[in-house]
Amino acid sequence: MHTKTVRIAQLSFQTNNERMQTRDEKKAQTRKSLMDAALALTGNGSNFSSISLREVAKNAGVVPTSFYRHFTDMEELGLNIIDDLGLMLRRLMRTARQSEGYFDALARSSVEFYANYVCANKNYFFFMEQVKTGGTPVLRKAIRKELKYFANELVLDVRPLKAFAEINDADLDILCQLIVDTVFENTIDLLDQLEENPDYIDTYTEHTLKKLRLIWLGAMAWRS
Amino acid sequence: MHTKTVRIAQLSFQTNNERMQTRDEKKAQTRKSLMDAALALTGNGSNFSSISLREVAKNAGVVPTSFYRHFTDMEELGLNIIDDLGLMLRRLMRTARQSEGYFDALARSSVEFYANYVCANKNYFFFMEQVKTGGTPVLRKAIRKELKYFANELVLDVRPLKAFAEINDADLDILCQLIVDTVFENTIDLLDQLEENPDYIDTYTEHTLKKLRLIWLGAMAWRS
DNA sequence: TGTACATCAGTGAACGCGCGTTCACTGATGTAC
DNA sequence: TGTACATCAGTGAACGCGCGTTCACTGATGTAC
Repeated sequence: MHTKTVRIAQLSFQTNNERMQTRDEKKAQTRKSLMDAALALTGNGSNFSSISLREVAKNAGVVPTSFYRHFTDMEELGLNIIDDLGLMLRRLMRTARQSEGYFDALARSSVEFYANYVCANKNYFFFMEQVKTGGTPVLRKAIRKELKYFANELVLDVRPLKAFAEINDADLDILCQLIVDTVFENTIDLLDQLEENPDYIDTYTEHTLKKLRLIWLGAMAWRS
Repeated sequence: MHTKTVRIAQLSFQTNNERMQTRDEKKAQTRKSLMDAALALTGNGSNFSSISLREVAKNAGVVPTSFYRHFTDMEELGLNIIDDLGLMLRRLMRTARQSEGYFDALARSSVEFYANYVCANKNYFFFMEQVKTGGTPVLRKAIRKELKYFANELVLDVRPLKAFAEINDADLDILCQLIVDTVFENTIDLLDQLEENPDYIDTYTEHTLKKLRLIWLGAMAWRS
């Protein structure tokens, strides 16, 4: 009865952004709350593999049994976070691709963009770093599949460049894997250091750029 | 009474390798059992941060309360494992240093040696990979300190080489960090893949060598 | 060497707690007529 | 449009279990004389 009143009120004031939701929308929202709660706990220093279903439910503002309406267990929730992460990374890459310029300008703008993106989505990247080597085998494999996808896209971008004419396909794969690994490798440092020293983002950017430049120079000298 | 009999028996047959132990030796042995139990659980697919003190004690063949005679909690046990790991890595490096030859021969023998060492000490490296990004902040920091030490030693080895004459000290630090990261980065892949495909050690070695060669070529072209 | 006492690694019972999971339920939302 | 029924996201009580930690203890090892 009370809810019905609210509904009518909100329909008449459509500017109100807490507008009526369908059952499906509400469900999707709870699901998101659960995933966000898990990410928040992970980003707050807990380890994903030792977070309890009950903690997640509590932080999502929902009773523990509700969890099962959305996921069979924490691993499935983790896999869904990884799916989201994959989408984010693809969007990230698409944006970076629109940049233009030679190596230095291109690399700098990409790394800066990445570093800012990491800072804006800390929890996701804490989760990723943690699960990449510390999750269950299933989760580890899922994360690495995403990174592999990332590396493969990079291959496509980089294959046509004259600088890499002397590198065969297999070696180019390895090169791109090295580049992706190098960028992701120190992300956990960035996240850790940032807590106490906000300027670390610049150090991270400069160090990463030097590493990429080094790899780039190596690639130009490479003969498969 | 029974124990005393055993003692006399063992003193008379000194070839028996279960010879009498002092209280301190016994304590040290239990301590090692606890650390080994934690490592075994970690290497067996569990996450260090979700292993319970009781599990560790059980696997060490000791009552849970005994744990406290050796460590205040699991984090302290973890720090002690990291200390051991540090010793191992230093010993590993000392051996690798005795090798001779130019880049290709030197790098190959070092990487092969490392890969074999990893296979022979799987549990330690599973632990390291897991804790490096997934442990508590204290444990993460401890692991990274060890890797930093490793990189610093590498700087000392590499500084005198003519190939690096054009690289300043700060850049050489970054270079060595990149090398160390690259070698450790894919160790978790090696460990994971090895379970089902024992030949993966060769793939790992070849890929890592190509990456190092790439970095090497880059370093030779580098001008600080 | 033998005795009497101190030390302390390991024991086992007990505690309160949060865990994952089950179950029958409620009541708002959705659907058919 | 209004009514009657179906669906199903979220509830709340209950369960048995393993957890970390406390405590008083045991008895072999170590030490002083």
